[in-house]
Amino acid sequence: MQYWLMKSEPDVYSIDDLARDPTEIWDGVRNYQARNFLRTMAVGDLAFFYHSNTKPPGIVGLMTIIESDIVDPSQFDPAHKYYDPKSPPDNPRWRTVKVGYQETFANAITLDQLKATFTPEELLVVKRGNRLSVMPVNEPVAERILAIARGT
DNA sequence: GCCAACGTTGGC
DNA sequence: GCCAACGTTGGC
Repeated sequence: MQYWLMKSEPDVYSIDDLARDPTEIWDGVRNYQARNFLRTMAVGDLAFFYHSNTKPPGIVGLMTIIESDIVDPSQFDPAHKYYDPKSPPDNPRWRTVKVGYQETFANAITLDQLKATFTPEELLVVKRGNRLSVMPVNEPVAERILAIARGT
């Protein structure tokens, strides 16, 4: 079982949206490094939901991976913001996962708190200039995040 | 294959 | 709104 961190701008898609409608295809990732991480996700993995481009940014909850390695349907929809006309239909460029809602943390952990707690080597999201929207989180770090989030 | 120009992310 | 970081594009 692997832990992950996945970013979303809450104005676009938030943990509340996922809580309301508790499964969702995580579409719109158009970065190869992030896609490669998505492709290695397995059913049962856990992912921290990170709110980006908001005040304050931070980790707000937890999701589970409920379906792995699925074709991102938005790449073939010309009306969609993430339409990719260069993606070959017989060999889709963009694959993703379906996530399921797990919990909204009693204590959201802001980026400031994360920076005060972890080094950039421990947790990539605190590294300055980091733009990756999907990244792995190692287990000891994930357990510390969970303890803070749950106040235990 | 190089690299300048450009676009996007995302914290501040 | 600014801008640092950095990925992508396209001319050569």
